[in-house]
Amino acid sequence: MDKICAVIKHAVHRRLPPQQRREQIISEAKKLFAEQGVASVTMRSLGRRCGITQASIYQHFADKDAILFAICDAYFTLMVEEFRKTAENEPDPLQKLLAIMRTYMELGLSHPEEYRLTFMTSVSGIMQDHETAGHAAPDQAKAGSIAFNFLQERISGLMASGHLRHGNSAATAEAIWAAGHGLVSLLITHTRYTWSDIEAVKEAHLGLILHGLLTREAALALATASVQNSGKAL
Amino acid sequence: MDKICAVIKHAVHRRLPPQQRREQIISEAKKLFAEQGVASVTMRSLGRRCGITQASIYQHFADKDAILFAICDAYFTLMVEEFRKTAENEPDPLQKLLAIMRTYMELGLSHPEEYRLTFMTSVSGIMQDHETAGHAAPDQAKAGSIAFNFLQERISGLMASGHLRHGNSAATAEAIWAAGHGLVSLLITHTRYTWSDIEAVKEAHLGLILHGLLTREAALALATASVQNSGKAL
DNA sequence: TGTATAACCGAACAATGTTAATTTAGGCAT
DNA sequence: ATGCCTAAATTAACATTGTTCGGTTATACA
Repeated sequence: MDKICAVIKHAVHRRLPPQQRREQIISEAKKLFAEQGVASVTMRSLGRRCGITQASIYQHFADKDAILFAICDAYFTLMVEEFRKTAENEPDPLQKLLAIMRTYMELGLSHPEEYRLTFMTSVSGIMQDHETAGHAAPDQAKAGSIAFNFLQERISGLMASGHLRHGNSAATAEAIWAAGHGLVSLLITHTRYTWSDIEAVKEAHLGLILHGLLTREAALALATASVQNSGKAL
Repeated sequence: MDKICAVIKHAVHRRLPPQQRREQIISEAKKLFAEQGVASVTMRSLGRRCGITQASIYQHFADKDAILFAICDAYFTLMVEEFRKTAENEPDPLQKLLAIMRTYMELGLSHPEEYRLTFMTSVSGIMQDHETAGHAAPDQAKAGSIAFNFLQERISGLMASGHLRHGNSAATAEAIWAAGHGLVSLLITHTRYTWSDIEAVKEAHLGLILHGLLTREAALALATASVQNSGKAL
């Protein structure tokens, strides 16, 4: 009995090494955000969840924004990781682009709060060179740029091979990103809006992007191919 | 001298009829949002700007959200109005759709804070039936729906006339909206991100949407027409 | 000119992010 | 084991936020 109490007390007042506590805070913050939304998560509630006081958090993070930033960073690396996986599993370059777009959307829709944080609020400068003065590791420093370059490379490749209409590949990549982002952000924000049918909208959206990019020949080829395959045409 | 002081004092302590003060608060709030961003505008600063105390605001608005809501409402009606105007000025149905999309984007980019408020945050239920219990006038009640229906009507019309690929017109309208929204919201949020060239991205985006919608025949017709006209092809 | 309505103010409330001074857990040398 | 010393965590406060309540007083109207 004494032992148990000792253990419990020990567990409650346990001091953690900084890195471990840091990860715990981020992890709990993610969960709380998903449960209650970013706005209503306070330093106090976050501290309580971690078994420490709100003031203790400031030993691990400069301020609240630093926590948000760390979460964005984690989301970016997760996204790049998922991109890599889907790219590996899909040999056809055109289908690969579509698959990546799907991954982008699915990931965003399944991590709404993190997505909102990363792409819908301007948490310092995540998208560019991370001017955090050596605060973050250099390999994660341009996570946003890495993810975006990944997209742009596919596109310039597809342009070169004649699948896509010619044009400024950077601008096109940004336009595609914007299109995908649009649907995700709308679905996330206006949850209660009566969408006609989410799956239908998603497919309509992908179809819009795809046909917006293809050359006439590629579109024709794709149409005949998809009819032969499954009849499920985009 | 006495007179002047009296006038000034009178001006400072002037009481306004409710509706007038209400409009003043909304107007000043819009300006402050544009200057400092929504987050850092407090009830106190807003009150100061209007020449009254923060407490007085609560006689005109239930809470801060009510002010935000009113601004969203105003933005919606402005948007519908702009839609009407551009629709009038453009006879060709296809060009009309493009023009409307352009208006949507331009308006959003020139009213970033109001746009962010209206489409990027979930301020109660703006998009649906305004469950504000008779708090707003009935003709403004479904401003969001009105704007959206406006878009959907053009699209189903263009589908019927064979300009656009067939499909669920509601889902397509939502997809288009999402695509347009994507660019606006990204440009608004990531101001400091080094875009390749904003005008190029905008045109690439409109081109993406357009070609994503058109039937092959319509695309061909448009291509030849635009070459004959100005050479400025989308 | 007097009166009553309601627009406005002053002062306070609880909750938020943040900081400083203090306490104390827990690894390390002895 | 024992004692020390670093630093993780706490306690107590700060300023600022949105919001409320009871009293003041401008101002329209009789």
